Amino acid sequence: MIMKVIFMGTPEFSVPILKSLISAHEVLGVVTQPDKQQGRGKKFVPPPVKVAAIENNIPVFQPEKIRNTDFLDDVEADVFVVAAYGQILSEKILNIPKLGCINVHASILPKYRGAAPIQWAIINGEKQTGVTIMHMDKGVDTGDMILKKYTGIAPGETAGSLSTKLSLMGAQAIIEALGQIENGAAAREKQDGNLSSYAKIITKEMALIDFKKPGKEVVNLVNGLIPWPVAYTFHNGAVLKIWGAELIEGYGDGVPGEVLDIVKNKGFVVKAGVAAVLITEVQALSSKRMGAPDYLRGHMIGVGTVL
RNA sequence: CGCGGGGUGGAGCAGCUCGGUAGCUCGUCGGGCUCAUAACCCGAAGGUCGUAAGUUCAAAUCUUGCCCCCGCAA
Repeated sequence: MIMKVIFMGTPEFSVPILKSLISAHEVLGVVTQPDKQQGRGKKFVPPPVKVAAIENNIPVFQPEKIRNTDFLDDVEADVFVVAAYGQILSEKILNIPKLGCINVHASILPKYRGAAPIQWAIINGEKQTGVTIMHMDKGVDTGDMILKKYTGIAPGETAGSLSTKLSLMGAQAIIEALGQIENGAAAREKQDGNLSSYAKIITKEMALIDFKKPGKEVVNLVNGLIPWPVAYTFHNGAVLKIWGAELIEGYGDGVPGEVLDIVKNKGFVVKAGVAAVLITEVQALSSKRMGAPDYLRGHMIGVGTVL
């Protein structure tokens, strides 16, 4: 049977989930963050979810502070589905839909509650992650769980690629979960608070690479911060963003940050606290991202250079 | 009018402040060396210096408009 749903979401991650709901149920309206000024020129840009909603002729609501609004009070929705909306829902709102509010979260709860579960799973070197469909309650990502879908984190997986993957998984999972709720087969598993962890929001400050850390951690940081904010270091006093790095063994001693070798057509090797890191793709100031070999041609990094 | 950086042979850069022969690393092509090589040696081709106009005896370089790219900030 078709449910009436209100969807709340904002970034690209939310879009496949919205589309999935549109094709399987009746989406009465979409709630998303207000358009924000961004980019050069400070132009107002609509969030991806808004664009998708408009394409499908679905009404869009963009309250500045959803907790101060009452436009949802009389909505005839069976359920609210939330996926990376970006605002915390008040208890009042949580109680509006008959079947409650269901959240699509990009981690296997209770691990990685919070704003940046995808990035942190990679930064921490997790081997596996997934999505959790859950009932929402007052807490942040603390509600009872309905179902989980697991996936592995392959070496070289970035936050961007993993987000896409989890988003698609979430799009399927939410339909599955709604189906279970409808026929009364949905699980309702409490979260074990003792096993929980919190994935705090990502900032640019944490993007500065510390080469004294083990190479493995450096690589995880690089991958976890793609496509934003992107890990960086300094070369000749200028920021050098690192878009690609892999762990590489077999190199000897050196100062952390020192270039140990130039690998033809691959990049350059930088000494880390443990082992070393092969930098394969970079982006200099005012420049596009490019393969490390290209960067080397014009910037003359040599063995012994210290980043 | 948010701040700033940049567009130079196929790639990545220098040259611009103090106008006057187009430079570097790599790639490409030809030849050589080598058991061999993405190594090395010799040689060659390839550029309307983003675009339009202005100043000038002379503009990659100075001035202005336009196009495109990037970072910060959000």
